[in-house]
Amino acid sequence: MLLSKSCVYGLRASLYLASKRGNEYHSLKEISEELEISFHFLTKILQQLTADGYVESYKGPNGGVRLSSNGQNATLFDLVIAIDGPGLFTQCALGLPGCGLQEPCPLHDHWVGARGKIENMLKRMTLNEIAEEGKEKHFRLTAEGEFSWQ
Amino acid sequence: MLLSKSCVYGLRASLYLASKRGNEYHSLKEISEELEISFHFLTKILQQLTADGYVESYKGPNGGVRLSSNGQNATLFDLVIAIDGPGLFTQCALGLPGCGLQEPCPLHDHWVGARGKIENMLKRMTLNEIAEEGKEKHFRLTAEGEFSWQ
DNA sequence: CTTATTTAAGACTTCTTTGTCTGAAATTAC
DNA sequence: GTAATTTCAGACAAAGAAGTCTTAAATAAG
Ligand code: FES
Ligand code: FES
Repeated sequence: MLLSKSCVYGLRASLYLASKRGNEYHSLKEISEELEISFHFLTKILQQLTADGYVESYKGPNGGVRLSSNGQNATLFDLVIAIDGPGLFTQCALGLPGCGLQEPCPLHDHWVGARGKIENMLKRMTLNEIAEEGKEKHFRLTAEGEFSWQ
Repeated sequence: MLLSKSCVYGLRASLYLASKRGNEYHSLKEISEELEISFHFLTKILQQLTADGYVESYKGPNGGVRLSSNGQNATLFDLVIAIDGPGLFTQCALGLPGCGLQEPCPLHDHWVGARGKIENMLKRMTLNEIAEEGKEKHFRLTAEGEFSWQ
């Protein structure tokens, strides 16, 4: 798979938070139920994003998580780097070391192009901007699309 | 990672075979040493390609494996499908079910483009054609590039 | 202060991928 | 035939990813 499951869950949860107006906290229970993601697993992923400063958390009743201003202006690329690391954007398609530094493998020129396209796709908009777009276009964040950008 | 390790090993071994003139058999020991891939692991991968008709094998002294005519005219795409399955070319970037059938996720339009670019990269040449190209351009198939297309 | 709610932290289990090992079957050379 | 070489088949082990569970810490409400 292109992205790990942790990463996909992290992106979807971040987009969920971006879709919510105001800056209230949303509980992990709510998010995990809405997006149908294992509660404890999601907890660990969002803890990572909190550590990286994309998400702010608050404990106690009515607590939860929300995007920091950093998070609102982050791109999906930033989140992928935070969760999966930079490998996807630097590594050789054939797994050889030193892509771009040593002699190219047979796929190099083409893979650099495709890889760049993926990078652009993830870099082109901030979470806030994607959320705006989502309100117009009714993008799907869940299997059955029961989630709405309101 | 884009492709599994099994898949990458399978592609590299197939390109190795394509680089060899004539239709002699090459032993798995030779291939695994040249390409620095675990012998037993490579064995299993090539057994799969044999079962799928891309590779022919012969037992006994001076035995080994070689590309079938199907294999020589196969593309890397064919081999990826055989080893990793079609998931990379059909699945949603956010892991949602029914990509292309249900409402699109926020990445869909862009992912379809990038995915197509990857597909084209893998489909554009047969193993034989890549081997020809490799002889001109000295592509790398190993970490240090000690392999030569001769 | 007590209780309920919520995130934080980390141990633990399960599943998949990756890699290793052993023995059987086919083939060749002597 | 016997021994050596090679693929075939499948059990097994190690490592990583994915998912579960328990306890602790912070906060709010009564
Ligand atoms: S060397 Fe293989 S993709 Fe760059
Ligand atoms: S629905 Fe997500 S990429 Fe197609």
